[in-house]
Amino acid sequence: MFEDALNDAQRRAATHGGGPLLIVAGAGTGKTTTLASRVAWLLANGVAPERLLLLTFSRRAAREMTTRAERIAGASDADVDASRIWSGTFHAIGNRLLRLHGRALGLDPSFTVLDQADSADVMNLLRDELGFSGRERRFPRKETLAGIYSRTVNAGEKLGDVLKRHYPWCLDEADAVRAIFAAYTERKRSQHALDYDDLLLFWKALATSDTTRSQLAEMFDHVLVDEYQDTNALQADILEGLRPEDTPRNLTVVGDDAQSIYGFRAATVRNILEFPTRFPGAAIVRLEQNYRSTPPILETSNAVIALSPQRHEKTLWSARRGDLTPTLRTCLDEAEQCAAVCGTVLAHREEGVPLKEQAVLFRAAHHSDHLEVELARRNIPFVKYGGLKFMEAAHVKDTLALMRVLENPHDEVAWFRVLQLPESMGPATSRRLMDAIGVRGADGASPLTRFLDEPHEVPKAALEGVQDLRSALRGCSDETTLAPAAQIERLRVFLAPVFARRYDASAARLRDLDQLTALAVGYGTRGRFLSELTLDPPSSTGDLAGPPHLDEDWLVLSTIHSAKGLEWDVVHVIHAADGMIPSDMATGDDDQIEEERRLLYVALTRSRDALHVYRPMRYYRRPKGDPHSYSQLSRFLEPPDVRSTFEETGPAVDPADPPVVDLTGTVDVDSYLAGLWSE
DNA sequence: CACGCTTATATTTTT
DNA sequence: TATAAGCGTG
Repeated sequence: MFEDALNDAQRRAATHGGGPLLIVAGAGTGKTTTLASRVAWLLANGVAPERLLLLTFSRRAAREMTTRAERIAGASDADVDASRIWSGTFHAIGNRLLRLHGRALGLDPSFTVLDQADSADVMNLLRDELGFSGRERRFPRKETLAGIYSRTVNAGEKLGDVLKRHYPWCLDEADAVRAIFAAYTERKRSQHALDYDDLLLFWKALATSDTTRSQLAEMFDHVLVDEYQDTNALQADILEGLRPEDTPRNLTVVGDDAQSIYGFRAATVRNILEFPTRFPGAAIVRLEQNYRSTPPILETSNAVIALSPQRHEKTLWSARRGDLTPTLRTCLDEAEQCAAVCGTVLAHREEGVPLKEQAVLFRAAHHSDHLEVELARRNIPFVKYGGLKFMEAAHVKDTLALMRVLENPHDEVAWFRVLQLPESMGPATSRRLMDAIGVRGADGASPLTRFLDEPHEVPKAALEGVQDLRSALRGCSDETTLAPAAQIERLRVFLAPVFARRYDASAARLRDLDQLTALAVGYGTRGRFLSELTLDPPSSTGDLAGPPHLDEDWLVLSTIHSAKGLEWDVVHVIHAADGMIPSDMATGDDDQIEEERRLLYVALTRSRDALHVYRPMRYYRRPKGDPHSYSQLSRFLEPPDVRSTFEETGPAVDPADPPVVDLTGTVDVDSYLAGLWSE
């Protein structure tokens, strides 16, 4: 039986009968195994897969969990189909449920899902309309507006407080921001669009409204939630609403308060702390044996988290063998850090650790910029997770906007973009045309039909281009059964000349359409493709490269956030300097700083056998004007109790040496960079 | 009114 | 490095 492979605590968790269950699982304590075993155990005990709801933090985690559950269950029972489990992120599941049952709340089932960039675009439209653009004072950029909005809604805080705490430089515009937000909500509704937060808000409405709640509660026998420390109050409400009060709440949550790193998204550890009160009768299981890391690595990680003033009532211990002391390497500057990482990576590979079992972790996506250049120069293959800009590229947005207009003819942002594709069509003409076809009108005729079938005034110069746009859209709207990938192929004919006219490197951009087509393969409907793409965009350069060859090996680069839940034999943490970890942007108050500490803890605990931490002493191009500045070691590593767990190495060169060598080094990097842009 | 050119200016993490 | 705002031209 598969239970035999588990330790006592894990087995208790996996075979817990009914009722609420809280699993407090420290880093590396076999959380995934336990949860997957629980799923397998439930299936083996007769729970139908389609009556299981498994909420994970990312699509990747969902996939891994179901695969493992299937493998575990398959070993004891040949006849399970884990793919029928409802699994995915809160947002993805919300999306699915709302397409099925949203009508009860007055939602059009073909609603558009707005990602953060889309909602920024809506803000932008409103800012223009309400006349806040181009005044003497500088107005917050659209991304900032979207950021403020998301933070306010997620945290359920007053706008004024959010501004004061996180956006003090926008305080002067508080009234304008308020006006834009009010209009934003209204506009989303008339556009049949939901943003990320709406997916949760409407799901909660579905789970709590009198007319729909019982129907929803009927759907699932067991609900399991991974990474519970990173859920917010809204998500906790949803879980509570998912089960009627009078039946046992078969709810399992797994989390670790020491790894909570999504406070900026209003995640709250209170969800874990208050779980037993909110769900009375909850059983609690603690997993404290670490199977991942060697004792020295655990010693360092424990030392870092031990200094957190918040209580984390667990002491992880490891029975693993291995005695490599973590290294802390002080580098002269970033260039030397790059060299050191490359050297250490290759040294480990020489010893038999493939690149794929190694990862470089950092606080912010751009922290790996220099390293990426150096890796490319040395022909070391790598894949980067987090901070991918594929979906942000103008030409990708153009293509998706075309599909969005077809899918939801009330999508104002998409129309605004689409109508400006033909030559001589600018913002003013587009807006007039949108009014003419009634994009914002709630009445019968579809704006798409009106655009395709009715003649409309456009400037002479634009006539031909608009006609081309019409036929392109018609080509995809006539045949309702045309697969999304095939639709992109057709739109490509229209887009090729558009790209050639508007963008440079249009050949490369057209090639991106192939990537997009590849992503679309396998999706039956356009609507499904569009919403899944916004909810689960390609998160790594590898996602786009297609199926890699089996013999290929690559190093993983990842933000610490994206590394959550993953593990590698060798982990390299770079930029361990104050101002990087903790980020300069997150030192406002103690809560933020503590979250940064946990972030470092998460990074350190990703490692199985070897851990290397790097810190450049000197940063060039730091604040404006100053040629360079000196860094301090991260305040989380500075205390003697932490520092003593490392083996320290100094810079290879005496820092007192004149930096002539380094200056030529940066010149080389920059010219190399320049060579990358010019085709 | 569209478009191409110039210049100022950015604060991090993700669904 | 990308993008937004400003300005001149057609």
